[in-house]
Amino acid sequence: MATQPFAKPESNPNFAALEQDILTFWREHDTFAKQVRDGGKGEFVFYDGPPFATGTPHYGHLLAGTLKDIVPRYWAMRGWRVERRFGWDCHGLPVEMEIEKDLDLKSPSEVQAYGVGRYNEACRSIVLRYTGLWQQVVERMGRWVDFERDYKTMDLPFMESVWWVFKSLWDKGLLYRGHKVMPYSWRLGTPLSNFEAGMDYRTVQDPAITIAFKVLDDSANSPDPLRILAWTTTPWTLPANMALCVGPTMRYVEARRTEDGVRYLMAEALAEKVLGPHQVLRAMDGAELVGLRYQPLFDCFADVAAEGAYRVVSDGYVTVEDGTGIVHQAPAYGEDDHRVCQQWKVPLRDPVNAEGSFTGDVAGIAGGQIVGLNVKDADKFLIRDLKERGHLFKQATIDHEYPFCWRSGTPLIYKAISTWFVRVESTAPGSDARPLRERMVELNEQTRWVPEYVGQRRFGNWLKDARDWAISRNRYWGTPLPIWQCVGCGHLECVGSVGDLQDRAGVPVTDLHKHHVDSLEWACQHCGQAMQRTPEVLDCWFESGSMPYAQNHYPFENKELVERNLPAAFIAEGLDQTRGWFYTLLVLSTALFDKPAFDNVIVNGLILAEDGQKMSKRLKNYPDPMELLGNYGADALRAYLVTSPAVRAEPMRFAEAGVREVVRAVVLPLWNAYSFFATYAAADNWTPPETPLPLADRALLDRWILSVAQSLVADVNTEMAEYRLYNVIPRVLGFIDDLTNWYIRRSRRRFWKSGNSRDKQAAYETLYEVLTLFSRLLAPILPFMAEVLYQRLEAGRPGKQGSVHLESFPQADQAVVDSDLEQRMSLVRTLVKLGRNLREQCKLAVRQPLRTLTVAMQDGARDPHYLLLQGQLELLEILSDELNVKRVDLQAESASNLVSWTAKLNFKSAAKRLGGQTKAIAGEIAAWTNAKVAEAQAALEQTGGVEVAGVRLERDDFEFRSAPLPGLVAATEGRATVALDTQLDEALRREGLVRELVNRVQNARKDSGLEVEDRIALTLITTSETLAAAVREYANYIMDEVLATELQLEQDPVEGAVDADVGGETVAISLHKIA
RNA sequence: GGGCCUGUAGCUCAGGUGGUUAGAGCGCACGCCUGAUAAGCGUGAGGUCGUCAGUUCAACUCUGACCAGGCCCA
Repeated sequence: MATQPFAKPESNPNFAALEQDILTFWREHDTFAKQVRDGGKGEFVFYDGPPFATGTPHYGHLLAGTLKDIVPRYWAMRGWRVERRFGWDCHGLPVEMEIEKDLDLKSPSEVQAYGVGRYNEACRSIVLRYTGLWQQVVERMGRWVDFERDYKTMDLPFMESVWWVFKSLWDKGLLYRGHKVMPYSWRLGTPLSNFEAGMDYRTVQDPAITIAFKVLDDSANSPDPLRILAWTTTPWTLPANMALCVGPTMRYVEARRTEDGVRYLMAEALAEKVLGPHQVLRAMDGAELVGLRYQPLFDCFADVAAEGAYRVVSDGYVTVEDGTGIVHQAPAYGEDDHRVCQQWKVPLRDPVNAEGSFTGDVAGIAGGQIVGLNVKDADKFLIRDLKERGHLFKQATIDHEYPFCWRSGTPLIYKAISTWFVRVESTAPGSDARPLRERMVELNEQTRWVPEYVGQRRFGNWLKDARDWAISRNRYWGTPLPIWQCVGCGHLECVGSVGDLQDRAGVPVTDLHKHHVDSLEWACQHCGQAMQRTPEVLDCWFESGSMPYAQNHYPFENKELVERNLPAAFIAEGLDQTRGWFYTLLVLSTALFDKPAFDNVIVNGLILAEDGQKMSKRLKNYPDPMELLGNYGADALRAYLVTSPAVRAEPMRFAEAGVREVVRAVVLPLWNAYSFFATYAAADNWTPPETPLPLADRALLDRWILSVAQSLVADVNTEMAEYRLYNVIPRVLGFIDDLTNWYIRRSRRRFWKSGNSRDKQAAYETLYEVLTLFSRLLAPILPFMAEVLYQRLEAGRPGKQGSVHLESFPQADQAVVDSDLEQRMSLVRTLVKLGRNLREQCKLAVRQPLRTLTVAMQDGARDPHYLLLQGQLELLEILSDELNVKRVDLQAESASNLVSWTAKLNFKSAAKRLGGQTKAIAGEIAAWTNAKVAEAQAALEQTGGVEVAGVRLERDDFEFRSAPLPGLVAATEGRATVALDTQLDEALRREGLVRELVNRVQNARKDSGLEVEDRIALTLITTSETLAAAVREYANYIMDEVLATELQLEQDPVEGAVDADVGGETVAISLHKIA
């Protein structure tokens, strides 16, 4: 086993196909299950937020799915047990809307006629329509998640737990029934969601009338009562008027209007516009008007005056944008009205029935004409009536945007609907507990949000003024509210489990959906009449918020497990869940257990199409996910997504080119690195030894890449543990560059060498160790590539697991980290870059050897960089080899005569002291000549200070910069200057020619299809005496380089020889393989 | 209307506590190299740091207003 050689890698890898093989491998070996089973350190709890399965997955899901995969994979490799169960959100409006389209049902009455049972079963049948497709895409992404032990919000155990959650809130007094003003379609006879209400806005003309309310006070019976002016575009809401609202800090006036001599009360800012010429009698703040009573416009609800109606209240929402600055309040028909009236304890009356027509309550108005009339049709009768009775101050019309029912095309109205709430902002009457939201704010502080601002600002602000949570919906396909009410005395009972319901109803219960439980009744314990179920179902957000308990059928099963695992260690969802799942999880966990629901959360932003628009199936402005996966592979897509701004909750534009770029920058170089290793390892029959060479026996380059690798391990662990996944790929990119463009490139010759030297062994071992380490490091993010590497490099060898995902995540070995070496190497690479630039500038090919490279380091021998290279022979050797120079001359810059100096004021250190003089002094210093700079440096050296414009400056107040003197082939970067000696002699020229020649022979080898390790017989044919002399001089070198066992030099043409140009001389190359 | 986020090169984005030469990748142009070959490397051009005002010796950075885009809520 240990000696099993490496296979030669294929030359044309198809990454998507490799990934498919890995998927098969994982499936056959049950690798995911093994990873979960192996977690011995304890539970790392992950909750999966359930998606609606109506529709196919898009890139937003894939991004969240990638995050939900990477983090659990990481902690699993760190030894934790990470269960990952997929969840499906089955109930709710999207499903109902789809089924209503299928069945052509347009209203609740049509649903009733069709039959709630058939309707709900139809919903049940389509919920799982797309789950197969979802599973396919999720698995293709490489996401490990359990679809077999998934949870569905429509399953009986799940729904029973939801009932338990509901009952627990009930028992804690956190539930109450109230009203919520909602968009309402009278045509459909149903409230709509805000989402639906936004679907059809039209510009329409509506009446806009100003009404005068007579104030009830001492002068009420006088012939000249004060009149309060209010403005409305919905006259039909006036019979339900219960109050008038002013802005507490706004200015109001009582004014006598010139035109009719009547006294009016209204906002000061609008008086001119509304009243025309007038005389102000007095002015006051809105707050002073609060409590002022007025005579109702109609007497249909005269009784409510005793309950607090018909008076002035105040609220900050009032503006002077239009109207009179005094707002008519109909709490049954306006959300603000409802809120304000509730606050001021003003009662609510609603004389409009489910069809949108007036009830008998208004029989006394306009001679009974409007009873049974649609509210919009009643407007004109009401206006006429008000006019006749002297209440109409002004009649006009307004063109504005108004919502319409997207299904029936009739105008929507806003109407108070009976609704169940969870108390969030306050506590139950008589309770001494603290309001839920105060506690939620505290608990949220225990959560790590990535990015941080989402939790602190966005979510934190939302929590601070969270409102009571409306949890009932007047729909059919959902978990029914477990509340039964007596038709006689109104007594309410809350049911908390299936058994509970069976006991009361006396029949077996196997399904909790509406059509199964609505018919169940029992006798009221107080009056004996029938207890009937309240018709609403629960908001599906209530169900997803219950998921931590319901997915395990808590508390009916798994009681201990669920309680032990609260809160979750990690969740990840989109920014749009701030008010969604993040919130509902926290509300319920706070209410039930006084704990946060999750410790760490990554929030991702919205994914847009490349054109910045929303992704749209209709516009086809984005590539199909499955097709993209087939072209580039899941690893590339994962890495692209996880590096994008979307991982910091910012919007991201999805570009296919970005995925391609990841293939180019990450996947291919990694493959090439592996391929390089495996090619030579296969040729050499190299296998990893049982005992690795000690570090001290490895080359400097080996120790360097191993150090860099360990530094990377430390970095990656830090970032992963802090949930900053977006920082990982950029570091990996840096490492790939180090590995391929420096370590491997510099090491190539070590692998070519024939024989089995210790150095070659060190190279093999080092590259092997780096690749295997790297595959573990990448495993959570690029699970496929990591597995490919592992299977080819490690699987089946002693002490190895069956999969990279069953190995431990690497922890940095600080003993291998040599940061001095890393710094030195980085400096050498900078110098190499400078040297190359110089060669390019003077058109000297790298193959042409040069005599000397001079390296000058700033500040001479005191410079830490200078010290870094001093005496580092192996590093200087690399430098001379890279730049093809015979000698590297390391100097202190001050002694080098290569550069001139300029000085600059160090603003950071000096400016605070200098204040206003800063600019003048900086200008003077900048103008210093080279000589003057040297003088100042000398002074600093000797006395520690120098005088400039009468101010003493110290060493830290200066920055000295050097630049190469003109006329030299030299360049400077940072604190280093390099200069090339470009003088050539014949010997150097000959050597350059030989280098060119070797290159041509190598090309010829490759062109004739030889393998890397093939030996050749080489014949060179040239008439050039210069070239012939060079070949004779360097014969051994040439043979060594091109693996030639024979070398002949001819003058006469040979058949099959290939012509080549070498430094202007012509040569023909003939070679053949030696068997 | 409110809360939050974003605005820096043609594109996608970096730029602790303010410090005087604003960076990277891609794209583009030019060049190099090629036994890592669906490659690789280098150089160059390209920026009124959204606008305006303020604080300061000094603002991409801090403050305010405004403009534009986004998410959520109303």
